[in-house]
Amino acid sequence: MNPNTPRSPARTIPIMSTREVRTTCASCSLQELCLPVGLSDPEIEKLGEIISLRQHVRRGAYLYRIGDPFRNLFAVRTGAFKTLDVSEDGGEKITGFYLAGEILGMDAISTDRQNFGAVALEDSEVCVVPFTQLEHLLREIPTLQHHFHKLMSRDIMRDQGLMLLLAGMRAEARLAAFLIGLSQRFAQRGYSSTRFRLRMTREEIGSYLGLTLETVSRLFSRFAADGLIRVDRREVEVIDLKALRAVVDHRE
Amino acid sequence: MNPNTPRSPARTIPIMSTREVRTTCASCSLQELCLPVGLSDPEIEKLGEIISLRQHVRRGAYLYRIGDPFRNLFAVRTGAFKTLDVSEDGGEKITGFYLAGEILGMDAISTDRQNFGAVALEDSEVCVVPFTQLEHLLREIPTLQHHFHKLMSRDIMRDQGLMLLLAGMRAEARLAAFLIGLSQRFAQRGYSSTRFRLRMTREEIGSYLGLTLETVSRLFSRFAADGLIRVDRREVEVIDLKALRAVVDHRE
DNA sequence: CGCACTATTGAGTATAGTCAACCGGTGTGG
DNA sequence: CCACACCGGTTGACTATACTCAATAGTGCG
Repeated sequence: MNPNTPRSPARTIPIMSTREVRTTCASCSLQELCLPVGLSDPEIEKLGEIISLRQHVRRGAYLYRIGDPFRNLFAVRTGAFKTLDVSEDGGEKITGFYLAGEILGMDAISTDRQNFGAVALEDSEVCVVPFTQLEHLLREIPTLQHHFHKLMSRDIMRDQGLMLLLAGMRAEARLAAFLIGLSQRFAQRGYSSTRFRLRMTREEIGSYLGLTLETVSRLFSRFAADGLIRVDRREVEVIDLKALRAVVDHRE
Repeated sequence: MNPNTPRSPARTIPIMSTREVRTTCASCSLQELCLPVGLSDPEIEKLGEIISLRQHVRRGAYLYRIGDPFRNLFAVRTGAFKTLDVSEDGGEKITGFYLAGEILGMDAISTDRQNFGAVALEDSEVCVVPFTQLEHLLREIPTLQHHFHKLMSRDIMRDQGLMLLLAGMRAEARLAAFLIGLSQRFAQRGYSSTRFRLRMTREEIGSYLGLTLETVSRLFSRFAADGLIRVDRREVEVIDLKALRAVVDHRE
C-alpha cells in the first residue's frame, strides 16, 4: 500500500474567520524574516499600504483550498500551516509546513489557481498580500524586487533539499533532518532550538517525509532510547544535536 | 546502503567551450516556451539585447559547478542538462533534467552561489541571461515580469510534484510518471510523444527517482513485458499510455 | 465521563536494495 | 585491424528496511 494515504480523512473545519484587522509591516516583529528585509522605512511604509489585511484562521480551518483562484500570497504572522495535496480517492499528502514569517502560495502564481490546500495547524494569523499590487510595487522598489526573487528562489531550494532527502535518505536520516530543520527554523524565530513543540501529528510528519506514522513513532522512540532526543508526545528536546547530524550524514 | 550514491564518479569533462555567438530572441524557435512568452516584438527585441551570449557545452562538460558565483540564468537552447548535488564522499545525486526552453539556475538566486552543478547530457547550447540586467528589464516590462514569476513558480510546482512522487509513490509508479512527464515535455518541443531517446542512463534516472539502477532496469523490462512500452537501450516507445497512467494512479 | 484521536509497540511480510555474474556495444591502443 | 577493456544495461539470488495489520493505552475535547 501507499505509505502516505492517511487512514482517516482530515477533520478540517471549513470555516475561516473573516475578521479583518488593519496591520502594518512597519511595526511587525517578523520584518527580518518576511518581505520587508532590507527596505528603508518609507519603503516599508509603502509595502504596509498594500498589505492592509490580516486574517485569523482557526486550528483545522482552511486558509485556501485546491482550485481557489489565486489572487494573494499569505505571510504567516502567527501560528503554523500545512499544505496538502488531495488525490481523487481523498487521500491527503502533506507538501509543506509553514511557520511565522514564511510565505504561502508561491506555487499558485504559475497556475492562477491554488494547487494545494492550506490548513492551520494551530490558531493562526496571516497577512494578505495582493499579488498584482505586489508586482506593481516590485517594479518601483528594486530592493524589494530582488528580495522577492530570493524568497521564491529559496522556496525552490527548500523543495530541492526535500527532494534530495526523499530520494536519497533512509527513514532515520529523513526524520533526523526534519528535526534539525525544525530546530533551526524555531531558532530563527527566537525560540529555543533545543526544546520545542511539534505542531503536527506523527501521521503528518510521515506523510511529509514519505513514511508511515508507525515508522515515525518507532524512530522517535529509538532516537530517545539512544539518547539523541527526549520526546513526550509533541514536546521534543534535542539532547545530542551532533549525533542527530551524524544520523543524517551516515548514509547521505 | 544509500540507494543513490553512484558507484562510479561521473566522468565529466571539465572543459567548457567559450565560443560565444551573438543571438537574438526574436528569431528563436523556442520563444513560445522560454522567456519571451507573450511579449510584443519591440519587447522581445529588448530582451534579446541583454541575452547576447550563447555558450556551447559539450557532452559531459559542466555548465557551472557548485559554489560558482551566481550571475546568470541559463536558457537551454539545444541539448539537455542534468543538475546534481555532490556530497562530501563524492556521491552524486541528480536533482533535475532540463530540456530546450527550460531555465537553469533559479535556485542560485537565493544564495548568490550555485547550489548544484549542471552538466550537459549531450552537446548543448545555452543562452546566457545576466540576472541583474534581467531584473532591470522586469521592472520595465510588466508582462515579462509576470511571466518570469510564473516561470519561477512553475519550478516550485515541478519540485513539489516530484516531492509528492518521491514521498508517495512506489518504484513502478515513479518510473511511469517519469516517462509520462518526459513524453509530455518532448511533445511540447515538437517531438514525438510516443517515441523518444532517453538522454540519461539508468543510473541517472534511478538517482533522480530515488531508486537503484537495477530497479530502474527491471522496471523497464517489466513495462516492456507487460506491453506498456518498447525499450531498446535508450530508445523508448510508449505503446499504452493509458496503462502507464494507470500504473501511476494505482496507489497514488 | 466517554468517545475519538493520537501515539506506541509487536508480529509478519513485501518491496526495493545489495551483491554478483554476464552480455553487448563502443572506443582505444597495440 | 583486431583484441581488449570499459561502460551501460540486464538478470538472478538473497536480504534488509520499512510497510501492513493489529492490539493497546494515554489525552483531551465536548
